[in-house]
Amino acid sequence: MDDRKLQVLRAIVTDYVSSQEPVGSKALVERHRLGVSPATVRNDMAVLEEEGYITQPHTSAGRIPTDKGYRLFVDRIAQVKPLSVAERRAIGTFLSGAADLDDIVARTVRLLAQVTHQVAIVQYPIVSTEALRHVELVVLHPERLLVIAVSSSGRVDQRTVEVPEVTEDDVAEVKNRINGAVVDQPVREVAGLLAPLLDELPPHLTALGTAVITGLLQLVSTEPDTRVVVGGVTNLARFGADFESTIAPVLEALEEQVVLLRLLGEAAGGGELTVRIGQENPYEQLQATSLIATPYGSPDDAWASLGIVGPTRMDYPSTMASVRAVARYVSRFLAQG
Amino acid sequence: MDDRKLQVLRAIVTDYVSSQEPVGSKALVERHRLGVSPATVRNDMAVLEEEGYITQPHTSAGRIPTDKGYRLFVDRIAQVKPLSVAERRAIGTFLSGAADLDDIVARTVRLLAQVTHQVAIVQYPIVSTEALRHVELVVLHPERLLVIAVSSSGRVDQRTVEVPEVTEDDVAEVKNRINGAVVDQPVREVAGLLAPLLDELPPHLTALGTAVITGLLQLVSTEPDTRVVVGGVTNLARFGADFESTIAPVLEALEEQVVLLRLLGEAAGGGELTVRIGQENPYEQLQATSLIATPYGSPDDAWASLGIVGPTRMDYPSTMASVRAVARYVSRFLAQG
DNA sequence: GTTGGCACTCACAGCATCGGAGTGCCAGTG
DNA sequence: CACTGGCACTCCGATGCTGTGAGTGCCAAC
Repeated sequence: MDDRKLQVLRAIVTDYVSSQEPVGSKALVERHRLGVSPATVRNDMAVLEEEGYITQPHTSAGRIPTDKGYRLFVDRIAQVKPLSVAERRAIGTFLSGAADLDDIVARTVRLLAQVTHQVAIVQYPIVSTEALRHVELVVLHPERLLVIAVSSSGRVDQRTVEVPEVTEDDVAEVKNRINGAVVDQPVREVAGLLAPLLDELPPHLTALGTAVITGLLQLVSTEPDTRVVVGGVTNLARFGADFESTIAPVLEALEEQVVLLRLLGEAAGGGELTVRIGQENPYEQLQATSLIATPYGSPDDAWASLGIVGPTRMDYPSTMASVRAVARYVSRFLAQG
Repeated sequence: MDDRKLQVLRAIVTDYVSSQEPVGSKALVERHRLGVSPATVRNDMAVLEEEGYITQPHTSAGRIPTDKGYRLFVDRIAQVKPLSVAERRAIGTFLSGAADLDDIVARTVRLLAQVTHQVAIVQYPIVSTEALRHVELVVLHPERLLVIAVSSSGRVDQRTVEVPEVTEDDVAEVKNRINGAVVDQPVREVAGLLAPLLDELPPHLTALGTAVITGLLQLVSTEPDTRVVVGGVTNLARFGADFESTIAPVLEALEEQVVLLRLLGEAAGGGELTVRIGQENPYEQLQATSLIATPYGSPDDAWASLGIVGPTRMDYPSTMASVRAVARYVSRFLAQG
């Protein structure tokens, strides 16, 4: 690929992103000091179009980048744009003072949306090295028990289970047996440790024990945190296009936790900042959008993914820089606390 | 107010709501068997317009209702439209199988959005008769403690506190003292019960006890549940109008938990189903929308508000019926336990 | 390979036209 | 006195036409 053609493509992308209008050869030469005449640029454009990187909305209009064009732009051309001082400061102060995990996640979403001016998506961190710190049983009604699992990261999960009528003593004993077996054991091994426990229970406790342990298993075996938080939906306004066909499906997708999770998971699975442009996206509803996602945290501690969704025509260099910066900052913050 | 004029207003509202287009005298007579001629209707319309109930977008166009017109319609004319069988069935089965409170709320939002085809807002129930069932302390790090409060409704609140380095025994003792004092006491009285406890602590426990009790107090004194859940944002598509000026501000408002809470609170404060039409709404961003809100649950148990936000031009009778039906159903479900 | 020139295309804005839905008013009627 | 039919009037919105200009593709020349 000719070096100048890359320059041309880059110029087209940046101009189109900032103006939202097809860009022609003349305007391009004027704004970018390419050192060649419009006619030459036209020839390059013809080639770029033939190869599928750009297209014209209609004959005798300027060119706009295709998804493939953006892809090449992102892969080969975009130099990282450093963040502005204001952005750095915003990121640097946004999390200080965050109390618990909920708070951190909530703040991160706001921060990300604010810095990128896009829709922000943040997944709750998964703590892989988590150990079970304590199991508590609380009697709510005579026949209903609350099972609470506290993990070393401070996370608390709860769940009610129906049980046969029981005495406080029975409950206390079951609780002690369970705690004795699993306290300070890694969460992922808890299942294996609980199974043998069932067999050791004295007869009068089997019913209760089975119910509690089943509940506890569900508590620890459900994928740790399959929650995502979305923010900055207002930024969809930047789409500009008509609501019905463009924005409605996106809103729909944003309400589907499952979709978002898979999206983040697939995109950030590689362990690196990833960009999914337009039709590269596996979900129909999001094929007019691009996704920038990245993992954050550290794999041997707390980690998950975060990212943004925006129109294909977005400022990739600076948005990518912002997403990366936020991810790094949150990672550092998590490591400290 | 003339009886026939009310009929005319009612006809205008219903026709406009279903067609989204200004309605003229002729079409009105044809569709509604008023038993009078278009000319007569025109006279009535002129009066209605003078009194501010309807208006014309431009000379020589049909009439559309004003906010004041909708108000009168809602207050005096709308007969409750019974729900369809399908709707009844949807409502009747939607909650069965809900596990915990989170689940109930999440399902209710979806149900409400689906039945009304509007944006649904549900506030978490506030349990006023709640008693503190159990307090648990879990050591996370040597200098960090997790305080967990379990209430009789099954709600679990947690919070970390920083403490001087402590022994397991100290923690256990503090825990026992606290539990001894507050277990099964109404949440609202816990603050009073904890204060004297502080003075009775032996010297070596004061530092720890103070930290824990302070944390616990914050846990139980923060307004019980100031959370709201929003769903069905896709239904904003029904607005039809241009995005920038109409929908963007609404989306913004929907992201502000505080705004939503006040909105629901103010509207449903009267204890009845309440309708806020267009400019009756205290929030600028929502003045192109109407709000239908109602309390649910029962005041001496768990209660809160829920409602929907939609375009001013909505089908008030059936939407009101749906909101009321969902509220009643959720109330019943909560009462059962 | 690059350039200037030139004919060609086509969206878009502006303008005029026209039909029709809807109104307000008025005189007539039971 | 309330209602009605008739009529002139208004004005939005659809339709069609035109001119303009940005932009292209191609070609011959450097």
